[in-house]
Amino acid sequence: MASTPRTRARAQTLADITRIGREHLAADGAAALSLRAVARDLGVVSSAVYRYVASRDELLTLLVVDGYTELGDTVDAAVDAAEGPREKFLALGRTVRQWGLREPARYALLFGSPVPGYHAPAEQTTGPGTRVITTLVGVLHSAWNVRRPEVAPDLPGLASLHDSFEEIREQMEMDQPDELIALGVMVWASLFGAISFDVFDQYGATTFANRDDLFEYQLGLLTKIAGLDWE
Amino acid sequence: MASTPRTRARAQTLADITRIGREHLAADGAAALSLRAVARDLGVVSSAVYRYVASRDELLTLLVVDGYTELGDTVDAAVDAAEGPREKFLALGRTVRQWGLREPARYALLFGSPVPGYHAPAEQTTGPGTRVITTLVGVLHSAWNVRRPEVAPDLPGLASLHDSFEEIREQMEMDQPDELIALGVMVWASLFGAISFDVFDQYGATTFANRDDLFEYQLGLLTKIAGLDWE
DNA sequence: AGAAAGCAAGAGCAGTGCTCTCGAACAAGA
DNA sequence: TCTTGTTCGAGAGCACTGCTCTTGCTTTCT
Repeated sequence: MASTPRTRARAQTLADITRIGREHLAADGAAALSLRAVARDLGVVSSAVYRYVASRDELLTLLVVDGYTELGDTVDAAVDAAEGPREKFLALGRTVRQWGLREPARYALLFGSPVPGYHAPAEQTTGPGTRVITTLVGVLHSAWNVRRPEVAPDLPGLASLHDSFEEIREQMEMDQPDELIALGVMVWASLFGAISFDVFDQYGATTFANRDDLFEYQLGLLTKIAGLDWE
Repeated sequence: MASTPRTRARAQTLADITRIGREHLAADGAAALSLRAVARDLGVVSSAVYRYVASRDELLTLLVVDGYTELGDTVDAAVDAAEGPREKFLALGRTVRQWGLREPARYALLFGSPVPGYHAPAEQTTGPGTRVITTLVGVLHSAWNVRRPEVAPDLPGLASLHDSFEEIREQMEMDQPDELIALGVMVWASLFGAISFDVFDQYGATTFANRDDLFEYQLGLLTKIAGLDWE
């Protein structure tokens, strides 16, 4: 039923809109994304775009999912290609950072401050949005199966989060223990903190001559924290 | 020369504009900040505001400096009130997080994705913008004077950053060793990563029932990393 | 062939940043 | 005191935004 000429043309136009939107996003950032400009590039009047996309927010959602998916694919490919938990973790970190530096506007859309007035619909974005953390926890888990590090198990706050971890396990069909999920979330947050500071130029422009080295140092420290520094 | 009625009135109007801007920022976010709306609240036509503020970007810069200053003051007060390096560190982390949760839009302006088309002038913002990391490194340093933790000194990337650290020491008139500054930067990035995920709702809305506990766990882990867990 | 649906175009509304000109108010000098 | 120079608010205007509605053409289905 889906393949009449009409619906094929429609899908094609939608893909064009997403592509042009991605280009404008990369060039000018999320808040400057304009449906009228997209329409101009598409060679069509602005109101025509509303036949395909209900609103500017819907286009943003399209681009959010598009970004999460591409990042997830890129990270998974790099992690799969690496050997051993430690190398897989390093590959994950470096890949996320490189993607962010290559696509700062899309990175900002996914991990930066929310676009004002726009709230990503959870049912469409949480799936693609949790791919990296899922992969990360998977890497940590595989390392624990080889050798379990001594991460302080009695840190404050952990016990009362047990119910939340239980729910995460159900929802993601994982079986990792509380400490590992908590550690994964912490490493995840730290990693993205370091990458965001880098991508968003939060360090002064000239503060660090070589940010690659700074990131490698940070990755090294995170490797220790994650208990992956024994290979 | 500065205190004629004319200049006093001018300074008062500028303060009003900043105050109203802060209110709009808190209500609608940075990208939605409108000079026309500020003018309306001020009871004046839009063009009149341009007598005081050259552009929307200049107003943003005013608000950036305003935010950094308030955050810096709040953090310093909390750190001063705490006893001992470990407590001072915990106070710093908790205060930043609480400020961010209380003022999400201002937090986003300072630490989120950059506003498109707007570049903060470094000469006005780096001073107030480095107060928290400076305080943080100071806390770590005072701890080292009591008991120096064994942080891996031979992590990759550290050596080649020596020149950058040298420059930071000169610029900030500090005398901390390389490892300490590097550790401070990493802890800083991790802390803000965790807080940003929280403030920006990057964890799903329902994923963690008690985010206070999650943050306390993260703070506990950071305390370990920073070598402050011996008191 | 005729009805129904899909689609692009254009006008229009309300909002934005920003520029320009104009007239009123005010300050200090002759 | 009168004049000159500056400051300021108001208003019109330009080019842009998101979004809606109507109009008329074209394609598809019956």
